[in-house]
Amino acid sequence: MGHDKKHDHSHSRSLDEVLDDLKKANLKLTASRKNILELLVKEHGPFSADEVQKRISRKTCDQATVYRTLASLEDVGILRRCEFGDGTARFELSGDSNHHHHHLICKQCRRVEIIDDCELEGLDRLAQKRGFTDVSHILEFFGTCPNCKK
Amino acid sequence: MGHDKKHDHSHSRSLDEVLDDLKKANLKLTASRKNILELLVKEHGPFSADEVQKRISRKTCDQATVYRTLASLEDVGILRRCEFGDGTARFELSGDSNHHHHHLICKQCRRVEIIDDCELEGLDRLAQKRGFTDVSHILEFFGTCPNCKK
DNA sequence: CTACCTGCAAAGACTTTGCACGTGT
DNA sequence: ACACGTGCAAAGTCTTTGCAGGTAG
Repeated sequence: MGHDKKHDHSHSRSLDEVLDDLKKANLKLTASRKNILELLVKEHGPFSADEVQKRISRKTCDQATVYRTLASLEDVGILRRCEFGDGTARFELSGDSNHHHHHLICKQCRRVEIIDDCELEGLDRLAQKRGFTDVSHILEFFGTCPNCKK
Repeated sequence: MGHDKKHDHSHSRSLDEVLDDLKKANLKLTASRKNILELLVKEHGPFSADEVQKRISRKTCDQATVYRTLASLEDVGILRRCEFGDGTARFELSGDSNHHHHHLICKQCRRVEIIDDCELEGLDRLAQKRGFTDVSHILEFFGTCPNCKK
């Protein structure tokens, strides 16, 4: 069991890898978690809780469980939370910290493109090169300030 | 009338300037709008709708009006919307497009620092220089994709 | 005077929580 | 076995909307 996977797309994380992270984080391997992770390994996303639930709907999973699962997977670093400015949180696999990337979101259809070449000098130009117009961006930093670290 | 202002802090927008933008945008100068803009000229923010309402509480203004006002001021470009990843929208004066800046938010106390030197090369290092630890950032692009432009 | 604003209250979207039952290890 | 996870339903936050009365230009 577990040796039946055919191809292992080298640049994206395999399900086994991710499930291993689960174990390392002392999270139990439940059906809900597996379904959600399977989805996120297969499709990059990022997906909102609602989108996740709809896409795994066959194997029903309660809404609350989706939220709790996404939250705990984020806590242990398996998922990354994305904010696109519409008041809905979206999640994608974070795993490989070396594969840093950004998103290019269409204001109208909400389609998401991945920006792999993180040449920050270009900034908005990167988006314009892809034919996007009316380009803007959000850049926010998070951290623990000196005061709070004490 | 309108010539009674004493000092005009050169690097931040004066109230008169902003009220002029209001007029240009064909928005009526109402008490609510003036109170909110006064606040945002005086204190940089960014502030959530709730924070705005509390800070102008003497001159009571309905919650719905705060939301509607912030939205229309954003629509005409007077305000800028900030997303700090906690599910609450915050607003600040956008006005001077030349004074581009980012925010450095403490994960714990939510205090906001302004990052004026937009040297994107440094990125997280900028935050670390200020003594912040556990630093991360969000960079998202928005635009209209080629498909939707048709 | 008329289109735009506002207050009030209700509804809506997204997310969280309490509790009892179920399940992975 | 027992801590952890789940479903269900209720509640919590932030935000939007409908409508009738009010007000700026």
